Amino acid sequence: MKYTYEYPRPALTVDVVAFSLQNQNLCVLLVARGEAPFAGMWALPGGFVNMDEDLESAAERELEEETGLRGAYLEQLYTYGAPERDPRGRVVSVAHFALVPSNEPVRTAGGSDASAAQWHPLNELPQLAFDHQEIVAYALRRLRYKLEYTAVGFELLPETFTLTELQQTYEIILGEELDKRNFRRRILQAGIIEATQQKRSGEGRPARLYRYRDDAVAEVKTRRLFP
Amino acid sequence: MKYTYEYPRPALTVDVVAFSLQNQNLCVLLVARGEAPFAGMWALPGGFVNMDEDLESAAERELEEETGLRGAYLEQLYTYGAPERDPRGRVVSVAHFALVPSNEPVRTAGGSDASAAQWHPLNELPQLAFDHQEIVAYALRRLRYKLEYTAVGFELLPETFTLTELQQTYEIILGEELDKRNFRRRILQAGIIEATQQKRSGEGRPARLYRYRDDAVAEVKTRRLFP
DNA sequence: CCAAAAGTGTTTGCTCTACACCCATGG
DNA sequence: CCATGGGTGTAGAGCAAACACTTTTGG
Repeated sequence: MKYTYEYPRPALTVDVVAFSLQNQNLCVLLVARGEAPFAGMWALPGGFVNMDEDLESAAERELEEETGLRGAYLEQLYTYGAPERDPRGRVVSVAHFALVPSNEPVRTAGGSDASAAQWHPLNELPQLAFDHQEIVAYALRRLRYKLEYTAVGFELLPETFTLTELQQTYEIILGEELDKRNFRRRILQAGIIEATQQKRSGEGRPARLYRYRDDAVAEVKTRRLFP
Repeated sequence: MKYTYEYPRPALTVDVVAFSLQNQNLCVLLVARGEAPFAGMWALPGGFVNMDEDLESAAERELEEETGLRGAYLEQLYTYGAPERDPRGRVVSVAHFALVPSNEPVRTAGGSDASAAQWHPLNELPQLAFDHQEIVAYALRRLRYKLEYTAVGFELLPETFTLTELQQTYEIILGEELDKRNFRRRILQAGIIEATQQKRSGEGRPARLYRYRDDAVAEVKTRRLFP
C-alpha cells in the first residue's frame, strides 16, 4: 500500500433506500432531482460523505437533510462502483437501507438539498436516476430475506402494535398470506415481543397491544438444511 | 446532489479476505507490510481502486498482484469507513471475501506491491494492521453463515473431490462434527454435485470422485421459521 | 488376511401445516 | 342482539437426527 496522495480519487457518496408502509402499501422514499443529470427524475436520497464522518452517519445525515427523518433503523446494504454509473465522473456510492415506522411524519417539502421527498409504492415506481432501480431491487430482496430470519419487521411499526397489524406487515412485504394461528404461535414462541396491558378499541373486539422486546436476540437461529 | 468537484474526497481502497484450507486448517492470506504505518505487521492484501475499474475487478487485480491468485470466488463483503481507521488520512475500504481451492499455488515471494504473502491459520492469527482484525472476524462469520444455506463450500476444493473431503471441509469451517450418512444423503439430495466415473485410491477402499454441477442452483432455499 | 477408509437404511421424535369455532366489544 | 375483528387447539405429514455394520482395496 503506497501513500494515498498519489492517486486520483473517486467521489464517495451514500444513498438510502428507505422503506415504509403507507396505506397498506410498501413504499420507498424518493426525492425529485432538481439538476442535471436526470433533472426532473426521481432518485434515492443521498449525497457526499464528509471527511470526518462515518458512512452510517453520512447516510443518517442525508436522510435527515432531505426528508426530516431521524432515528430510523439503518443498515449498510452494498457498495456500487461501476465506472460509468454516474455520467459526471467516477462516483462510488455506499447504499444503505432504512426502515421507517408508518406513523413517522416525512417533510415532503424539500430541505436544503433536495426539492421534495415522497413515498412511492413499490409496485408503481417511476423510472429512477442512475442505477437506483437496481439498488432498490436489491434492497427489497434483502428486506424480504431479512424478514424471514430476523426481527427487523418491527422497525416498520409504531412502538406498540397488535398482532394483526404485525401479521399484515409481514404479508405485505412477503407478498403472500399467512395463517393467523401459526403466525401468532410462532412469533410468541420466539419471545421477541411481549404483551402490554393496553388494548386498542376499534370495530369489534379490542386487540391487545404488544411491544418489541429490545432485550430479545434479533437473529432467530435458522435451522440449517444444507448440511 | 451537487457537483462532485466541490468536495474533498476520501481515498478508496479494496481489501480481500482470502480463505483456503491448508493442512486441515482454515487459513487467511496475509501480506507483510513493508512500510509505515504498521511496518512489519501483517495485513490483508489490498490497494487503491483505479479510476476506470469496477470494485470487484480492483479486488481481483490486487489479489493477483500480491499473491498471483486468479479466478478465485470473490464477493463483496462490507465497506469500512470509520474516519480514523487509517492514520495517514481518510481511507474508505471496500472489503471482499475470496475462496481459494486448497491446491492453488500462492506466490509467497512478493510481487510488485507487497513483500510476501502467506497463509495463516485462523486460530493463530498474528496482530493485524488497521482494522483488519475486525474485517477478518466479519468475513469468517459470513463464510460460516453462507456455508449453511449455499453451495459456496465447493469453492475451497479442487474440481473433483471425495465426499469425505467435502465433509471435512464443512466440519473444519463450521467447527463441529457432522454425521456421515446424514451428510451424504442431504448433499446428494440437494442435487448440487454429481458423481464422476473416477475413483481415488489411497489407504483403504478407493473413494468415488464428485464434481460440482455448475448448472445447480447455488442457493438452497431455506425453510422459513420466522414466521 | 488384516488394516483402513468407503459406503449404505431404518426408526423415532419433532416441527410445520392445515383447518373452524367461540369471544369481547360498540352501536 | 348483531356485526366486526380478536383470539384459541389439534391431528397428520414430512423432515431431521441418531445410530452400526458391510464392502473394497493395498500391503
